[in-house]
Amino acid sequence: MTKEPSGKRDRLILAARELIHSQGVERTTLADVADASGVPLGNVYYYFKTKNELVEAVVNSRMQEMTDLLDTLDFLPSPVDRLKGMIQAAEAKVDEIVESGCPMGTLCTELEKRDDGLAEGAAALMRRHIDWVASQFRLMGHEDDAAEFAVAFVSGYQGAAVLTNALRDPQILIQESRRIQRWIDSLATSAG
Amino acid sequence: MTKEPSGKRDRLILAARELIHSQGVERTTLADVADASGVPLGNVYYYFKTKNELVEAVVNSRMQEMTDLLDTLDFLPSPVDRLKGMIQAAEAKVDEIVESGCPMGTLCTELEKRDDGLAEGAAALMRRHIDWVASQFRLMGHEDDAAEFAVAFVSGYQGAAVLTNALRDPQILIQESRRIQRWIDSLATSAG
DNA sequence: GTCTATAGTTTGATAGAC
DNA sequence: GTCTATCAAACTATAGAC
Repeated sequence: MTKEPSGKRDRLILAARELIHSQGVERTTLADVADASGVPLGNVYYYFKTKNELVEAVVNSRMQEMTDLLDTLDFLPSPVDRLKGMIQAAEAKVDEIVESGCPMGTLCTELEKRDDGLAEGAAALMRRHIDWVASQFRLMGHEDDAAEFAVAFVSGYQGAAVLTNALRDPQILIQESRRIQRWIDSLATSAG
Repeated sequence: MTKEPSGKRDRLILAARELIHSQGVERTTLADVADASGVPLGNVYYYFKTKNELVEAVVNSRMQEMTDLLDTLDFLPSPVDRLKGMIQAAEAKVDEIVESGCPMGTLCTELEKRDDGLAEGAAALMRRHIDWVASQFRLMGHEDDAAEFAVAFVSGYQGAAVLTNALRDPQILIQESRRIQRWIDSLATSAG
């Protein structure tokens, strides 16, 4: 039993993920995380030396989540299916987005307003997303426009998430999701 | 001299606007605002009973800024010019957006993660923006699609702002700005 | 490894002199 | 109306028993 027999570290990260998404990094206290995960406050510091280290672990956890999603989508037969699957995955989480926005987008936005280096990890998350989308457009034959299309795709989703959250209206995400899917379809027929 | 002979209230709001945009509401302390505006900390409470009241004043100030922008754009000759002018106004503030994102968007995102009623004022700001854009699309003859187009327009800008800030890349905003302007042009030729 | 108690800061807010 | 001094609460982080 020299290393993590009880999974407390994972529980702390899981609780921090959710609390940070719903309340933001700044308003989430270590006492909140300790309570939510059933770990005494003092014990948190055995797993994470500082609050920032816990936040960093949450960013890494979001990166893992992204990796898992991309791995799943990669099983779909065509790039069109995969891009649509990406949007549909977001659409499946409307309620969460209405309540607290995109976990990745709001995390980036919040961390960018801080001095410490935490924003870079969050930016890497966004870059990873965009790069994967670009690779799908390349597979569709849009070699030259792949990078630009990828930014438009992710940007479209992020903007929809901001508005969906700000106006607390799930229809916004659904509407934009369909708009983006129609666009993907139109790019499929007019391949490069 | 019974009411505001020195403009301190305005200076406090102005300093708070900038600090909240660059650092976020949570990390901006009243001491920060007091310092930046040259007002002693204790005196801040003469003008604003609580920190939230100051934040509310900042939201109102952003609403006024939006009103001023819309009033200016309303002088342009056509709805196409006005919509393009709106995007170009954003493009003119790229540096600010690279550094800290859209003042309105990030404010909405941050306030939505709080319990107090401050998010509603920020949402009203976003709604005002969308409504004005929708009215322009209506003037272009797109009666039926105005609401949907307006959401796509504002969503496109907000998403671009999120990515521009997260990746610290001004080209993203510029590229998306042009994409949106081309779209406006295409809607002008195919009017309803 | 786990947990309680508490130290040390920061910060929102107030008291009260001028 | 203005400003200094300070309180009280919240929170990160540590000390040290078990």
